[in-house]
Parts: sequence; C-alpha cells; structure tokens
Amino acid sequence: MLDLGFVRANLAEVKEKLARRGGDAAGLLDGFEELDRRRRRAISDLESFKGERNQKSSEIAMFKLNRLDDAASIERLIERVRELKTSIEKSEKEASILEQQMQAVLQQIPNLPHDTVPTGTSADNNVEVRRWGTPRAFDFTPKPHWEVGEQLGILDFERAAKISGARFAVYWDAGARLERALANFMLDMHTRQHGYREVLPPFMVNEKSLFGTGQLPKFKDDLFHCEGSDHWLIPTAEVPLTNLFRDEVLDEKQLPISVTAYTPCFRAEAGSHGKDVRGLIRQHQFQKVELVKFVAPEQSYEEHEKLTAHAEAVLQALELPYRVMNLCAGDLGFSAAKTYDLEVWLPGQNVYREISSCSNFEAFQARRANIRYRPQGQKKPEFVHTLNGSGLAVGRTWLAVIENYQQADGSVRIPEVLLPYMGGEAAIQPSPR
RNA sequence: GGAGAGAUGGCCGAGAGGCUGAAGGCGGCGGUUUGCUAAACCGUUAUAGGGCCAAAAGCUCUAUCGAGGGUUCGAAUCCCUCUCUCUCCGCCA
Repeated sequence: MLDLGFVRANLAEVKEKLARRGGDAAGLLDGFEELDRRRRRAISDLESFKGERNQKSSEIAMFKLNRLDDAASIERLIERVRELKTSIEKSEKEASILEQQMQAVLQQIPNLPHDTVPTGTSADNNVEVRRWGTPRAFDFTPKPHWEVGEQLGILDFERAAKISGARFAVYWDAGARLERALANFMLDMHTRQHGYREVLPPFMVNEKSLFGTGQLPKFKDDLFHCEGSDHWLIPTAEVPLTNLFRDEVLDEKQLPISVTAYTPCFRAEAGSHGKDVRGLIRQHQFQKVELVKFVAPEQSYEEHEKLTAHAEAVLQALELPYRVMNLCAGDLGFSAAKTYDLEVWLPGQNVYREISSCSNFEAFQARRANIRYRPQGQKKPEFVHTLNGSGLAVGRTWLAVIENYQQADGSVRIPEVLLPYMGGEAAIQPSPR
C-alpha cells in the first residue's frame, strides 16, 4: 500500500510511475483529488461535532466534581449533547463511507516501480542482467523431466491424480529423497553461509496476514481457503515469514533480519488451465525454501542484490546454468518495486524457466502489515523495507537436476554437493514399480 | 468439547463511570557528574487521522486500553458478541 500523504503530495509522479506498469493502474487514481477533498471535509465536520460533545461533557463533569448543583445548567448541557448525538451519527456514516472508498482505492494500487526497473508491458521486455554457466552438450537428445522421472519410477502422476487430482505429484524412493536432500542442502547453505535464521512457520495463515503481504483482497482466486474458517493455505512462505513481525516495532540494531523456511506452497492456479499441464512445472502444491529480509530503507537495494546472490549461490553450487532477468514494469508483481527472476536452463525443454523470484517491496508490505523499526536517536518509528526471494523453488530445482544431470542410459547423476545428502548414492537408477 | 481466569504504551504493570493518553518501573533518547566504562541524578519519550501554516517547526482537534456492537450527558472502567492467551477436566498425534 502506498502512503496517502505521499500520493496526495506527489500525485502526478505517482500516476506517471503507475502508468509504467501498463494496464489501468494509473486510472485507479482518477477521482483521487475529489475523493480526498470530500473525505477530509467529512472528517473535519465529524470531529468538530465530537469536539463540542467532549467539551460539553467535561463541563458537566466540572459541575459534578465541584458539587455545584446547578440543575438548570446541567440539564441544558445534557440537552445539547443529546442533539449533537444525531449529528455525530449522521456525520460518522458519511465519513466512514468515504474512508472506506479511499482505503479501497489505496489497497488496489500496486507498488511503484523503482527507477532501475526497465520499461515494458510483458515478459518480452524483461532485461537479461547476466548469465551463469554453460548448458551441457548432450550426445543424445535430453528428455523432459516427466519422462525421465516416470521411466525411473521416481515420479508418479497417475497415482497423484487418483488420490488428489490434476497438478499433483507423488515422488518415490530416490525421487522423494532428492527433494529432501535439496531442501536440507539449501537450508544448510542459507543458515551456515548466508546468515539466515531457520524458521518453521504455520502453513495456514489468516486473512490479515494475506492482506499484509498483498495477496488479499485482490488475488483471492489464487488461494486455497478452508471453508468456514479464517484459515488459508499459504501460497508461499513469504506470507507467514513477512508477517512474523506484523504490528511490531523492531530495534534498528536488529536489522537486517534474515529468515529462511522450507514449506509447501499451495496455489489454486485459477486461470492457468492448459498451461504447463505436463510435469512438475505448475502444481497445486510444491515445496520451496524461501528467503525473507527486513531491512532499513537505505540498505534495501544493496540487500536486494545480496539476497539475489544467495539464491544464485544455490544454482551455482548445483552447477545449473541460469540467467538473471530484471523484470520490466509491466511484469512486476503487485507488491514489488523491483524483481529479479532467476531462470534455470532446462535442456529437456530447451528453455530457461523461472526458478526464483527475488523482490524488493520497499515499504509497501511493511505499511500494510505495520512492520516498523526505530532508527537510532529518532523517536518516530519508520516502516522497514521487506524483501523476499525463493532460494529456491525446490520442485523446480528437482526437475532442473533431473533434466540437466540425466544420462544416456536413463539414470540421473547426483550433483557433487548433494552426495552427502543422498546417502552416498552417486546416481538415481531405475526403481521397482 | 466442558469449567474458569485474563488481554492496558517498545516491554512490565496500576487504574474498576468524569481533566486518565493513561500512575510506577524497565528500555530508548538528551543532559549533569566522571581518567574510560559502569553507576547515580535530572529531563524527555505512543500511534494514526484532521485543522491552522506555502512547507517544516509549532499549535490545536479527533480517535485509539484485544476486535466489533450497546448502555450513558460522559466508558480503559458497565452490558453483549467475537478473537486470542493461560489454568483445570475430557479427547487426541
């Protein structure tokens, strides 16, 4: 959410920046000035009625406290306050309607793209920042992971469909172990080398948390909701992790705070029917190691680079070739001011696919979730900046390993760094069905 | 699921219809003292939204004592509903 005062004072600039996102983002502000004027007028009216009521009430209190039994004066005051009551009720209704309208506008406005975000309206305008690693030369035609996985007997979509439906997978044997190995490897790296605290958060959160990170109210359709309760399955660990410090004031000395968690992520994938229907790319449930940082505003862009590097370090250790994309304004998520996508090379499909998304939200989420810190020597708390990124999406890392490390005989070699996590087995051989 | 207790500022904790935005303490900040540190002492220290102001500062108003309603001229305080926490009983991985 943007700051009301900021929007008011910089309306032209805000509209201009929103326009960079394309769509109708800037149009949301069309009636802003008029609404703002009417809202303030209503508040001002309401408050003057309340002011008079409070003043009269304290006059009554003075009479009573001083034991002045001036019944007539007291009666007159009480009469006047009774009258004010109806004015207050009327004013209150009007002010609250206008307030709600203003909140609705502010809540719908996406974050402003940072100046270093390229202009553009679709993924085609994303800018490649760098590329790491060289795609391996195969002396056979590499297969997509679903073929490799099913032939090895470690991936089972049929039974997943039976027990859950489309967009679910069952992993068997070394496949299941590979997922666990990747998760442990990533968590170890981030906690031991990159200074993140490991967290195991709830996988269900309430509506307030989803509002805090920006999934609600706008993106309800992407979420799974438990009927009849305020419990929602998390679409990413970003939600519980970022909300750890909701409604708190942090000490500047604590910053930056870096946390990581391995969790499942649940996504309804409404509106993506027919997209990525084969394989593990797009599932209703996948696991992810998430990185979240709470930082002082001056450091957020520096920390954004670091966080991105932490996610890259996983790909580098696994020797998976990738490229880093600076998302253009039109491709930016609702809450993000700037995002780098990491795209891993998938030889079975001959494409680079997103495997991590590292974003700086500046104060956008902090304002919604009320996460503040007290700068040293300053009494007024300020909003922190929040950042997050996948470090990495374990499901997609799994399939990237399968595709990049497949061998002519159908087996899959285990990346060097994972050997200790795989119980010493150097390759995945066919499993009994 | 049953029975009870509770939720107050950054934190702890008093207050039980009327100058109470809220005592006291801790912490923070500023200062005095001091070889340095520590201690002691003094002062200061909530948030949001309006108004005045070109703006900042400042002044002023309104709201906020878990959330939402209600009673009352007036609610942190009384009533109702909800949420959460704790204790005991039952059940349970």
